[in-house]
Amino acid sequence: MATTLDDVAKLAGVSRSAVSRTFTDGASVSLKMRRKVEKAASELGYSPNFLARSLTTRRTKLIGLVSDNFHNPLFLDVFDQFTRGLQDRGLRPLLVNLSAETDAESSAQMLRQYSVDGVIVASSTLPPAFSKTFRDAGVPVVNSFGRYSSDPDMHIVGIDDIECGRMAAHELLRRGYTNIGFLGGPEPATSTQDRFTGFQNQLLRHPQAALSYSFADAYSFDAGRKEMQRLLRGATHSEAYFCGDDVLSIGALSAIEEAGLNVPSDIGVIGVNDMQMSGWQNINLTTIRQPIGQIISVSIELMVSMLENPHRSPEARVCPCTVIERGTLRAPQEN
Amino acid sequence: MATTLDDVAKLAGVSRSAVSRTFTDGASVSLKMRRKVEKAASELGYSPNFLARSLTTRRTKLIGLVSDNFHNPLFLDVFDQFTRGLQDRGLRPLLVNLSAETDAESSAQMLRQYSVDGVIVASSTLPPAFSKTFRDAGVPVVNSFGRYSSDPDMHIVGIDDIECGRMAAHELLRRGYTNIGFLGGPEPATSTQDRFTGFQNQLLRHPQAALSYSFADAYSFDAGRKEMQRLLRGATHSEAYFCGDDVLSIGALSAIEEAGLNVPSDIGVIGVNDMQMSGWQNINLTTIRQPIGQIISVSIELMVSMLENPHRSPEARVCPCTVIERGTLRAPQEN
DNA sequence: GTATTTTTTGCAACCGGTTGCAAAATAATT
DNA sequence: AATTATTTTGCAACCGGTTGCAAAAAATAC
Repeated sequence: MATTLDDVAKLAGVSRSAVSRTFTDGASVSLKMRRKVEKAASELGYSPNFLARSLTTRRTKLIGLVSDNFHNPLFLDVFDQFTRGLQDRGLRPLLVNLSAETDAESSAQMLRQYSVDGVIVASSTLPPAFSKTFRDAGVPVVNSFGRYSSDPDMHIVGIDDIECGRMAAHELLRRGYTNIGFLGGPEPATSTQDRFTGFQNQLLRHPQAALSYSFADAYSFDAGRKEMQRLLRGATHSEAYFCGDDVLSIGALSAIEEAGLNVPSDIGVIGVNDMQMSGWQNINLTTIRQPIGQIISVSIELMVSMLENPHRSPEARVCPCTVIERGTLRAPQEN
Repeated sequence: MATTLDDVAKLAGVSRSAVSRTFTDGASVSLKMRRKVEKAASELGYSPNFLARSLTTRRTKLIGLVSDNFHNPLFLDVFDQFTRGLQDRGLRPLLVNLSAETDAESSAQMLRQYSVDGVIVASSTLPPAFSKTFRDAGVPVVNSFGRYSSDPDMHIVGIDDIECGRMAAHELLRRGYTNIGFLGGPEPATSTQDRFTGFQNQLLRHPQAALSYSFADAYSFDAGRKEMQRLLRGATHSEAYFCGDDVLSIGALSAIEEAGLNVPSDIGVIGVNDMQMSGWQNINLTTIRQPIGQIISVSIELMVSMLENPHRSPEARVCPCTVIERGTLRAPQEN
């Protein structure tokens, strides 16, 4: 069906190598030859078959883009930016959805069968063992949104969750809250734990502050709402909550509103992520921005550099968070 | 690096064909042979290279998944379901983000260079010319979320936008609204036009109803908000609006709230799509559900059938919408 | 136990490209 | 103009598989 290199060679009356060379940058072809080949090629509408090419070059330009996070609105942005960034560099994302049912091991094997040049794991919840499968198979891997480590065994790009917890605590203290709650994401997630650690540490320096904590069982609206409803039913609730992420926060806000309480005068809320809709005026959530644009561009940069030098030693890059002040915390106390 | 068929053949002391056959279903191999090969293979951790295989089988199991809609929260679900559905059938989505900057023509060529078995175009806004490129190249294509046609020139799966407009009008009339507004999506989009047509037709049957209309310039929160703000600044606004989609509706709701008006007592709103967050209790949007689960499973089904029979003649499948009653329209008038 | 049919196996060509190497063609030097 | 250096070109082998065909082996029939 499709026209091949042979067809072009025949039509142009030159060797197969000649046409191959005109389509390979950096190959030695005279101008005259190139002209001849290009004419024949365009006449036949030829363009080289990447997969056949990959067989000898050992480069497919395919990058596995693996995630298990297809429910958090933040990730639509993540996919948008990853796909654009990869495309801009001539790389092609092979998307893998690692939902609960799909077996991680077999997905990993699949990616190897497709000879991907590298794998980007975009998830804060996937076990490190998954990423290691690739590293062990000699496939470059970078774990975006992963947990920082001072001695990483693969590339990791993300935020410092401990610092993030500290920032949240600092922000709440600065505004004079003393009775403070931590409404975390799923308890086993390392991000939850680290944020809690940082949050707690910071509060401990201010003995006047009282901390209570609990965890939602997913990063979802419903989980945040349910947990906040539970808290509000209790005898006393805190003055302000640091929530595991924005979507959790929005769920919590909905419960608070429904209970007839006002934000921020009755209860304050601060989230993490700063996804698009957190800035919508009817949500207007104060939050800690995770710089996803930066995380993604650094991830891609690392990936590209590994493609050139596969044995580059692993790095952990942390990207700085910033507080985005909107309307769900009261103004700092004058004192 | 990776072990090849030759390595296995050598270790097992058999021919290359033998090991190829044990990894091809339906090939003729004796049990004894299969055992021998499998032993050697697992010893070496061998699994066949899909891309090399595709060279002779002419099947890559790669499916181009093209979209230009990386900003509508609805599409996170769309990607989730497409990737899962394709994976379940052993197909691999090669994701293409057709943002404004990227050239459609070159993306199409790229997909052909990767020898995708088929292309799914998930967009209501991409020009038909794009999809036709593939059809003309003999690549199976299905256009999901595309415009219905009684004589389609490629597979199309979507909703009947005219009917959708009618449903919205019917729903508003049923609730006794007489002064009615259409706050459409981008005017040039066919979906906008069709919905408007249906909406208008239905209203024309009820002479007591007055229709005014305008268009937002994108399917986005900001566009919906801005347009509603403009409408509210005007001398008179309608009693109820049919908005282009849910995210537009939410923007409109935010403007209404901010103007100190109440929904649904002062103004009613009905959207289209029924994305996850439309059901969140703090949004609680009455809307017309687009059955994306069904659209996607039908799309995949059609794709799979085309892979078996590439010359299957094009079909347009329409999936039924349903009204989801929540809190942004007043109750039907008793009369 | 031999003849016949059926199944299993290996050979070799092929899928659509790339690339090292040597020969041919050009260009530069004297 | 002859010699040398450089660039361009084609040949042929290779990348990692599959598959038609004929020979070999096993199963079945007589």
